[in-house]
Amino acid sequence: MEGLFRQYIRIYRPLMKSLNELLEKYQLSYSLWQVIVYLKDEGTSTLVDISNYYQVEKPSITRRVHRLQELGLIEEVPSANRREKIMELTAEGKRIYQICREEITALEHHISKGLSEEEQQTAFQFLMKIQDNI
Amino acid sequence: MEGLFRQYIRIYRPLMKSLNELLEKYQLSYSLWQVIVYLKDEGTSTLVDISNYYQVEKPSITRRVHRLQELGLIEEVPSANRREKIMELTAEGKRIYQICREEITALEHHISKGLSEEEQQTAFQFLMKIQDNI
DNA sequence: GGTTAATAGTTACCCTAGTTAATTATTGGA
DNA sequence: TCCAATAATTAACTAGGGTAACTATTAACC
Repeated sequence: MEGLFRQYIRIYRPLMKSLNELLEKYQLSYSLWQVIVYLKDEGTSTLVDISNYYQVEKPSITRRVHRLQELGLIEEVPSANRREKIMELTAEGKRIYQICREEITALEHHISKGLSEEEQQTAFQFLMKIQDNI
Repeated sequence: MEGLFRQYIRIYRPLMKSLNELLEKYQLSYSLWQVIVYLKDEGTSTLVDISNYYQVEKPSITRRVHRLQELGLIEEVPSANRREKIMELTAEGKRIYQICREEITALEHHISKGLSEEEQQTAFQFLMKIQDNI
């Protein structure tokens, strides 16, 4: 399929731009949002978990986590293991998650306008499968 | 379709990484490759054309173009209009294009392994359609 | 049980690649 | 002819990531 990856990459920046504009209202960016989403799903996690999931190096995750702590959206939970930091969303973090979740879902619906659920399913399958091959 | 965009974004970085590793052998990066591809398709173009196509600001394109000129892969073609610079691939640029084209196509095939042509078509359609909505 | 290896997180420094604002040169239209 | 728009550039800044080196802690092994 000629041009598939080219198109994939070409769309990334504009998409990211609209997401970042949306999140900017809450002093967030998509990279910070990713951490929030991960913690929302997992409940608690260490920095290494996040690093592995998004395949981003630890120092980058350290920075994201510090920023989110400054914003009061996540906090450390006490742990027996003093080597690792276990993080979770604060009440404020959960609140912001809900607000942004709704806005992002609305944006996604807008962007997917005119596309059948089936088409979207196929696209999703495609993205899931290529992940393993990369 | 829950998680579609999340998955889309999550895959971007690993994909970009493998493409950049591939291109690095030729002192290229994907952002430089984009300019080469555009000139290969269009024959000649101005910086503004490239800027519009990829939705990247002009100063960024100026840098990409200068870098490719240094590498001897593109050159300016004389033009009556002294305000705009019309660029095209050099012979060396075309040669490098062919080499990288083959490697990138092989990588893409590898990544799309196990996916039917139809699935890929649907994914491509999806990407084309959402472009207009972003 | 004590030494060694592995792991989690951090710090410092650098790189890629983008952005905005301002500037120059040129062109096209009133 | 003069003014507005356009193409390209420069300078200064930003986001975000990467590597290497380091500390602290934990796990593993003899």
